[in-house]
Amino acid sequence: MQDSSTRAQIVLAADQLFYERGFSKTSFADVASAVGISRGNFYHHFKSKDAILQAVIAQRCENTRAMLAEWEGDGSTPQERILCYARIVIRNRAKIVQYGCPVGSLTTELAKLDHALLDDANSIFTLFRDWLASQFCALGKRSDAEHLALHVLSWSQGVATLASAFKDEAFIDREVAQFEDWLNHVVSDKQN
Amino acid sequence: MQDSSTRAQIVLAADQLFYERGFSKTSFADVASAVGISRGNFYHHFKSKDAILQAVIAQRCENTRAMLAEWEGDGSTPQERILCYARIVIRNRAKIVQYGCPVGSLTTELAKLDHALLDDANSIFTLFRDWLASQFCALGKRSDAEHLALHVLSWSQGVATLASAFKDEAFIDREVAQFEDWLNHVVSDKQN
DNA sequence: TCAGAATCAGGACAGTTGTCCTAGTCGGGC
DNA sequence: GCCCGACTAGGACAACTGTCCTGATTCTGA
Repeated sequence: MQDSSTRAQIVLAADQLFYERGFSKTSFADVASAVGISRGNFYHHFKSKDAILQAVIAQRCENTRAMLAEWEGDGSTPQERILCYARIVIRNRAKIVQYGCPVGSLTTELAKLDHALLDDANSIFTLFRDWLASQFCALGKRSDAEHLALHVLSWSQGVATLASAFKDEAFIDREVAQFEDWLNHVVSDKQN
Repeated sequence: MQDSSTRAQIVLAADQLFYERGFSKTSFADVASAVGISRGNFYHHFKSKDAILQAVIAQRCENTRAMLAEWEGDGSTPQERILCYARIVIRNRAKIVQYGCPVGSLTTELAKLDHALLDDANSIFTLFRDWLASQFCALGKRSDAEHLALHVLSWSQGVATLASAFKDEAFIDREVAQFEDWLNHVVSDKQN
């Protein structure tokens, strides 16, 4: 990995700008000036704007995988591990209120334009979904583990969208507290 | 309302395109060719792109108000009226899977850019929120009617985001069914 | 009938976009 | 010392952006 300097810097800056301004509103000039290199020089590292997006998504996948692996050790029970997911919404409160969810807002933007990389962007969702489903499986909810996982994902997306629209951090806290109750209820539900 | 022909056509076409492609990805040329008039001719009707957005938002507010008024007569109980809200998600399934929620995706886009019209766009959310809150009030949930209303809004945004990302209409149906259960539970909960 | 307003087409404008090219610098292996 | 590849700056490019202007056409009311 000898491209640690410039290439990695480009991906890092693009990642941040794609999140804060959206993909289509971020120009090469923006990324270039953020990194401190000339605009035309990009094409030595990436052959197109889509190539940068692809690299950004790949890195986000990598980070997500690492985070999930870390959570695997953090909580002693599946329930606690699921709560790790709910709590990133709190940890990233400030940014979410400003820019929404990085995963959700990107997929929404790409979905609107039938972008070829929508599936790539979705793979981050899929990582979370599968991890959550495996936790629900471990809780004995084998038959609807995937439905529960999607429900949790959906919950977080709603919270991010509303919190960002109304600039309301307290709403996030309330919803996370409610989520913990819901999870307790699901866990103690002996049916299935 | 003498601008029924051209001006209304512009607003209608812009409304649709803003939804399907996003605000910043929709150009004057796109709207112009959709309406069938020349690009430069726009400035006789709207003095800027933001002015069109403002008109689009105003019309969406108007439509929302009319829809809420209609629902007021549709259901005989507050619970049934709240279900009207949940069911537009089903009715608009196909479009939601393609383009997400028209309200949520617009506010997300505007929030990312600190756009001056974010508050205007939010007012559509506010219309729904206040209407839902009044229904929860009528159900005797006076003290947390607004929290419940925001929760319902949040729920719908999550469903739209996930359904659009995964192109999954069945997910919408499942979530709406679960929503009905949740609402039943809330209504029969005698506390408060 | 005719003046004035409303509406329109077409193009000019300055700026920005993604893309591509050329020329130059630098460092490490021969 | 020399050369080749990695890297970079700077700018050219065509296309497109939102904005604005000039004329021409159409409609309206007196």
